[in-house]
Amino acid sequence: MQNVKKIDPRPNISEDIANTLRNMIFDGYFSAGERINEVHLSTELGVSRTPLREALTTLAAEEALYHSPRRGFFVSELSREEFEDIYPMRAILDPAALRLSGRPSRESFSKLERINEKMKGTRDFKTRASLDDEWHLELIRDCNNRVLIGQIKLFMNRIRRYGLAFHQDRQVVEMSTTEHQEIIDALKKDDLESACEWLRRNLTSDKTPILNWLEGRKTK
Amino acid sequence: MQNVKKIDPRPNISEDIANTLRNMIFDGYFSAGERINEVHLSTELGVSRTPLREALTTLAAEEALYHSPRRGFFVSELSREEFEDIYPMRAILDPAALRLSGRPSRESFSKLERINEKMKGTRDFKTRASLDDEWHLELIRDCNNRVLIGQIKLFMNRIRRYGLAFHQDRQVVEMSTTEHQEIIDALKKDDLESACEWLRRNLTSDKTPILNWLEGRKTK
DNA sequence: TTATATTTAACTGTATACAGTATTTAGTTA
DNA sequence: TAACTAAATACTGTATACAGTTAAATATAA
Repeated sequence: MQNVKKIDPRPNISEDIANTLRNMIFDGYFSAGERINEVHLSTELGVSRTPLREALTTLAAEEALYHSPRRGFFVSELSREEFEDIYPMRAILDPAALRLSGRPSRESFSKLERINEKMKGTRDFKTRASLDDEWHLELIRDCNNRVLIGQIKLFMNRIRRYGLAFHQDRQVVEMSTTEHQEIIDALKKDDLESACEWLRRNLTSDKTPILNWLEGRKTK
Repeated sequence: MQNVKKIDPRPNISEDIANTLRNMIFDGYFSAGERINEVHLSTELGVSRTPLREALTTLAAEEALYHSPRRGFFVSELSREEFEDIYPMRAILDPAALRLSGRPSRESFSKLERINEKMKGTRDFKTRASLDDEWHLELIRDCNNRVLIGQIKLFMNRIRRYGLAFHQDRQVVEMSTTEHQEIIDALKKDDLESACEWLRRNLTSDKTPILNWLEGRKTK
């Protein structure tokens, strides 16, 4: 038998703080473009600058922050340019994952319908958005490519910031629960390709309103 | 006019070191699974541990390294599992980028053929591999989605480690210059879809030999 | 000798100090 | 007042110190 080292799951401060910061950013705790003061933030979080900086470095690698030498870390701006780049990514990645997953299991089907029902009855944007994420991850549960799933999760986060900022200004728009149902129906008929097509459509439907909002937001 | 801050392009040690390390890893300077000794490496590179650790954190976010709390940083192993996950990514991403690019310009066409010719005459694996990367980036030059291009570059690097390790053991295998030509020909006929199909095929053709090699390498 | 316990050394994780660089504030001139 | 300059302050980048943990070496028992 191979001598597999037991790995210690205890995280360390750097990684803890990275998770904390990630949530703070995606939940809109910082405003876009904001400069991060390392001294203030470190005392606020009760840690020294070293692990904080390592966390900031991690977040910069994920492009949630950017780094300007000798000026520090900044929260990434929400821009039309970035949005137009990251938004189509899921329409590329998710259908590929669905193709690898194939038809969901019986349990997955009922779970998908349960989540979709819950979405219909939810008005709060944040919970609605996480239900949407949950639904999409359930849809591709059988995809065994962990890297692909990881990428999808990454772009879920990056795109959420836009949805959040948008829905703070505007009213909640009807999120595509009917499209979800179309995907489920197609899969039940074993029609993977039209399921992929509906999925692609579902992942592009939000684009226009947010794009318009980004355009009309030159007031800043 | 908006007050656009001139950005200072001078990098800092952390970022310098990150680039250095990235090249060291992708070029096979470290062996897979190797543990990184921060003290030794920092003196070797002539910097203190702090910027080195920030660089290591960056590389860990890119999954070139992994981090085990209180044990340190390790060079990621080459595993069949990871290979099977990352290898298909380019077959997903590249055709999507080609669809966004559309038909290449006249200059691109000649550049593509020039690079491909050069590839045919090159026996050294490393230069051949970078010519291949160059060719593929030229193919999708008109894709205006920078994020998508960035992802492709990321996976180029991650996959290269496998190709390199493989070609150190085995003989150089004929790289798919004929497939490249098929792609060019299809595009000249304005047949984007079959170009995408050839591209997908090109990006899956190397898989089997490397996979076999990974399988048969249980000697370790 | 092999296996287990104990001590020692090495290494990582975090805090802190310090130097050099931006940024802000106050002061000066038109 | 507005524009410009100079001094003061704040902040980042890097080095270093130290504590706690892991890994290695040595000693002890089977």
